[in-house]
Amino acid sequence: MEAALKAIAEPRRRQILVLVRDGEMTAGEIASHFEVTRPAISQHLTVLKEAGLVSERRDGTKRIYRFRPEGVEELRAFIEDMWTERLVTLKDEAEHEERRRRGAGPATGRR
Amino acid sequence: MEAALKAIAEPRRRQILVLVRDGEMTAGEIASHFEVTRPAISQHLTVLKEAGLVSERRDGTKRIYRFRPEGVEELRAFIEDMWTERLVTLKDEAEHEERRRRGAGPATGRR
DNA sequence: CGCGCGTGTAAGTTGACGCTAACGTAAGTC
DNA sequence: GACTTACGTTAGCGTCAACTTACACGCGCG
Repeated sequence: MEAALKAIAEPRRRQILVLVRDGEMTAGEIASHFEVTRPAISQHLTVLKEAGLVSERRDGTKRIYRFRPEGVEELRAFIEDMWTERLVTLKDEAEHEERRRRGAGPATGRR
Repeated sequence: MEAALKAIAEPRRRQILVLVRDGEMTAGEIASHFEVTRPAISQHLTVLKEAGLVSERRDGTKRIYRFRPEGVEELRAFIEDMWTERLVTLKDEAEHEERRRRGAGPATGRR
C-alpha cells in the first residue's frame, strides 16, 4: 500500500499507467512514448509491478505489461477508509459508552 | 492534485491526517504524538495545508488544524477516474471501429 | 514595553530517488 | 555457436525532500 502510494505519486509512472490502462504494451513500446531512456522506463515498470499496479507477461524476448485494476482497487479502498473510518471510530465510542453504562467495560480494544 | 498525492505518500503525514481526522488539534498537540521535533511537524502541516487536506484556524497564539474531507474527496475521485476512464476509452474505440466500418477512417488518432 | 508562550521560518546535513551510460542476459535466427 | 533483438541491472551523479538546530514572529500578561 505504501508502495502503491509512492508509485502513483510520481508523474511519469501515472503516465505509464494511463498508457497501459487501455491495453497491454511491451516495454519498448511504452518507452517510445517518452523522451527518457529505456532503462529509466524499465525501472519505473519495476516499481509499478512491485506495487501491484501492473502485471508482467513474457512472450519470447518481449515483456508485455498490463494494467492491474485490483491494485488500484486497494488504493481506492485505502483512500476511502481515510475518512469513513472516522465514522467507525465514532461508532466505537458510542458502543463503549453504552457498554460502560452497563458496567462491563475494561476496554481491551487497545492495540 | 499532484501535491495531495505526494502529501499522502509520506507515512508521517498520513499519521497526522489520522490524528486530526477525529477532531481539530493544535500544532503542539499534534507534535506531542511524535518523536520528531516540532518544526518537522510544522513543515508537514504546511505541506498538508497547501495540498488542501487540512485547514488552519488561529486562536490567539495557537494554530488549530482540522481535517478537510473535500481534499480527500478530490483525491478519491482522481483515483477512481484512473480506471473508470478506461471504460470511456473502450467505448470510444467501439465508436471509432463502427465509424470505420462505415468507411470513414484514416485513423488520425495519433498524437 | 519587556517577557514568556506557541509557532512558523531559515540554514545546513543526510538519505532517497530519478536519470544516464555501460554492461549483462535470455530468446530467436542463420 | 556467433549475432541480433528486447530487455533488465548496476554504478555513478545530480536533485529533492525530511530532519535538526537556531532564530524570528505574533499574542497575551504584568
